[in-house]
Amino acid sequence: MEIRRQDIHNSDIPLVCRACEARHGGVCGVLTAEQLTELNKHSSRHRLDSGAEVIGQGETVVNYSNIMRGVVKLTKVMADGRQQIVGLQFAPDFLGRPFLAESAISAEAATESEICNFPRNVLDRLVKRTPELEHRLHQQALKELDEARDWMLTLGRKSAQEKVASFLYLIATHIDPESLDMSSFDLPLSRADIADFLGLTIETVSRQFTKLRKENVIRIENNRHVTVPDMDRLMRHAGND
Amino acid sequence: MEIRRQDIHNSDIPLVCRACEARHGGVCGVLTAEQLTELNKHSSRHRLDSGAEVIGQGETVVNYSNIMRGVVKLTKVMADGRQQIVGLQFAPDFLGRPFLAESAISAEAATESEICNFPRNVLDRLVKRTPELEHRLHQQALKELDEARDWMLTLGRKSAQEKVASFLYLIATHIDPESLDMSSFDLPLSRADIADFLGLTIETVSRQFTKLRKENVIRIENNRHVTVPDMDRLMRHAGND
DNA sequence: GCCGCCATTTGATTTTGATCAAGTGAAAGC
DNA sequence: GCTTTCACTTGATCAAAATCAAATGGCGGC
Repeated sequence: MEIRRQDIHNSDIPLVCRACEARHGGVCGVLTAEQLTELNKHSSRHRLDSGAEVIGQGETVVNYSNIMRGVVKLTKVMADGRQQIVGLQFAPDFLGRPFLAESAISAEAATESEICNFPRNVLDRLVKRTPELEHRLHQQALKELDEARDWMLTLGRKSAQEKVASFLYLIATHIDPESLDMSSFDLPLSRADIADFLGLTIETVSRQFTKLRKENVIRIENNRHVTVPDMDRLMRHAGND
Repeated sequence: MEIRRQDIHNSDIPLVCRACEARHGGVCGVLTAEQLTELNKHSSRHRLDSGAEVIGQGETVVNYSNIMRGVVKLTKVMADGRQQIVGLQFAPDFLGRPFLAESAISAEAATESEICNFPRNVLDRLVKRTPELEHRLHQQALKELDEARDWMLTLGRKSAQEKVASFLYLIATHIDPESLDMSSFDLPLSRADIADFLGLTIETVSRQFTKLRKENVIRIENNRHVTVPDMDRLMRHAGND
């Protein structure tokens, strides 16, 4: 294993970056101390209330972001208001669509969140000069593509029960990558958001929750806190044998 | 506009590459004559019958490919056989998932096709040395991600009729990027494949075709040839206002 | 030309999830 | 403390698409 560059000159790294949870997992991890300092000059942290919009569908992209805390949902809306969540981003994911001036989706905090913004043109310039950074962004794009295709199978071919179980499994495995115990977690989405993620209605989502609860696949407290006694059993209900 | 490198030393480019339709649109377009020559040493062209498998879900990736002619479908299968097409690739798309040893999807020729294979390790090495090549692959990954997310909206929120109309619109706009007349084309997929793409059954797909035909949105000859008298009208039926 | 095969269409019925409509329950405001 | 609100649940009915089943129609082989 090679030693990461920023660990060699740790003291040269901006203080806010040194304390940043996204530094290693996020895109910043591949930057040198100098580059981080440069990027940091133009970046700013923001706290987002649940529901706050980061960018809207069709808007001009002026910022990219790193998610430092919380969950951000990516959504597409049809002209008549029908809505579909097309991705969920967890800290320390990168947020943004490089190389396109206009956003084809909207991004909105699903939970109370914190993000670090940097101007599009600064990062674009940095990407051109730093193949390692483009590589990191490429990796993230491919990860998102894999996830999108997994979800297409769920949307196209699974039953309502399997969809809800798949969602619970997804959250269990993504909400806290540090934690070894995935069996207990808070849902980052409301029933309405879950419905928009699964291509179902609120009522159907609710009914399937109740059904999974009655079958002892999950326990639910306060509508948001879920406990999974047997993860393999949940996976089987999700259709992932 | 800068002149492309390979056009300066056109005569140095391998003959097969010079005649290759994928050279400009595909990933090879960013390579120098020397790099093309190197890559060409290890690459091989193949003709694929409709239905021929390029790679199977779970298999080890040994080759990447360029699609030179035809349409390739990317599919995911569940343990019980339910199937979802998660992407359609048209010439001159790149085919492969960089940086992962095992394929999460299977790729199969939807029509009679022709592809150009190159060994994974040769291209991987070339990518490391050629930021411009990684940029090109990154662009393609982002394009596929945009398409996947568009399709998630279709799968999750559209009616059967809208799904079928969306499919026809997709094909009309992708099947022959050269042609200005998109109003007449052959479907590259069977009804079964269309069903797997749309998350529907064969019967429902067939009924929606009949319905669109009766409403004069499309004309159909020989099951496979489609004519669209009014593309905007088709778009409206697809829910894209 | 006729047969058999396969893809596609069409029809009848069932199932799943959507829609419409009340109810519940917890937290915020008066 | 009571009401209001909002998210969620539950129930009754409806509609869309799945399923089951049969018919059609083109095409290659004989």
